[in-house]
Amino acid sequence: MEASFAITPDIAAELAAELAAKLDMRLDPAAAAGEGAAVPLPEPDLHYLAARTALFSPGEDAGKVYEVTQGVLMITRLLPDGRRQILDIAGAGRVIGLTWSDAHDCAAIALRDSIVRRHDSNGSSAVALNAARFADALFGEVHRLRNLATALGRKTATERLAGFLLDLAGEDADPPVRIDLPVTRNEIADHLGLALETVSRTFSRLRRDGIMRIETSQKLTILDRAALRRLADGGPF
Amino acid sequence: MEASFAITPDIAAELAAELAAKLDMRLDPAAAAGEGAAVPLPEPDLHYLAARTALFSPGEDAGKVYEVTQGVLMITRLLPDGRRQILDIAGAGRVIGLTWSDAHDCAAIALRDSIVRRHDSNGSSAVALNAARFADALFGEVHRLRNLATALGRKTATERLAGFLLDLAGEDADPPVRIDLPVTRNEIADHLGLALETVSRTFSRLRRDGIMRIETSQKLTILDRAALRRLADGGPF
DNA sequence: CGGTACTTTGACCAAATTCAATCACTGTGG
DNA sequence: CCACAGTGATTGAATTTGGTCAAAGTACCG
Repeated sequence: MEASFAITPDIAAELAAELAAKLDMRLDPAAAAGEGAAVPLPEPDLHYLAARTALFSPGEDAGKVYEVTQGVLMITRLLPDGRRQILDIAGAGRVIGLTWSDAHDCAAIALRDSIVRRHDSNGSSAVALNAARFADALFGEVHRLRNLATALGRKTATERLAGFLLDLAGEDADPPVRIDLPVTRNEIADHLGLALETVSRTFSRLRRDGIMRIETSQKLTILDRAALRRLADGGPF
Repeated sequence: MEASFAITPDIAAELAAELAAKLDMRLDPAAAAGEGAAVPLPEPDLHYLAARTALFSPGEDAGKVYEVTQGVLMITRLLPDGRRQILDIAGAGRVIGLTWSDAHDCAAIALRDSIVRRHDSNGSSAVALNAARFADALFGEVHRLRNLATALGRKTATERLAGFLLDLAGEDADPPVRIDLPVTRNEIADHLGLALETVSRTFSRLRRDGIMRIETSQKLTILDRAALRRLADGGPF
């Protein structure tokens, strides 16, 4: 998609300056205080995360952006009394850690052993990454959160789970589609705003109805995608 | 916030090009097909919206960005069977209409007579606006949607309503704080993922408990903000 | 006034949660 | 190799929160 811009070079420069300032502030407040001169360009460094360890936690300085290279992370909010909302499940290719304020308002926790590529503010790679993916990552975030909020606010347990499974399956080949769940029943529950028992029961019904096969609790197969789609869209159970 | 950038001019230019392309695509697909030359700079035009009329609807071309100048709009998702999730309520100063794909995935509907400033893609004002507010608007959107999803997924009816009212009240002066609701009970319900009767009942209890005064159904006063805060945070009813 | 749209309240109902066992799978140590 | 924790999943029963249905009540507007 090579568009010719209806934006003058002057305006583009101005835009660049403002956005660069913004990105810079976002990415490394410290650097913003430094000189305006060019700096060395450290390569982005890879971080290895063991399953169930945190990449960042709420309150921590939101200075870095991460690109998931391998594995899966979840983005969670924790209420003071322990209730948890899993806001996102981010697999390879996803960019996470973008936050408005100076401090994270969420935790990012590896669901499996994972590798993330950390992009510091003062490397060219950060700029390249951000120019290429900054907007996409944010727009994607908004889009997914809108879907999630709609599901949480207005869909039944069955619709939520069916939709979740279809999302995981992607638009892949026809059934049978194999899914390797990166999450426990408890985590699905905390993502879909349900009790884990409800999730379990719903899985059981999907199995009884011949819509899914459940090899182990994490290894699933969609046998009847059309039926699952119907359930996700509010069809009768 | 005049930051000196740790980004070379070269990189900034590259960043500018990529982001300009992105913004341009986003803002006016038509213009993207035109020449790269400078274009006249039309001032942003104001649009007057009567209450209950739509600014844009799902599926429509997402070519423009709007800044709310006066009034209030709601951003809604509609499910095929009529269920509705109100994702956002945007008052003066807010920027809306930013969307990922080419088409809107939401509707924007005026709750009151409103005025929005439309920013076309090919005006300098659009660039200025976007450079200045683009990121903020998106980050704000993400932040609010995370809060909403957490509320919808993990909070009780009372917590949701109390939180909603506190949001509307802002961090203003001490009680009594007056609130002029821009929404009906039905709309509050569709925002908080509840039945309208549940909203009404919850209001009634807040009134009985001396936490709020309800002059008319839209004119409210918070009498005991601390108590409301406690309820919003999951305290006992 | 009379009508329409919105709100409140009550009685009942149902989806989902909670409580409580039981089961299945895994890894560990005897 | 098997017993036995330990963790997570499933299932059942009782409960609850919030939803649905129905009937007034109230405000607003021509």
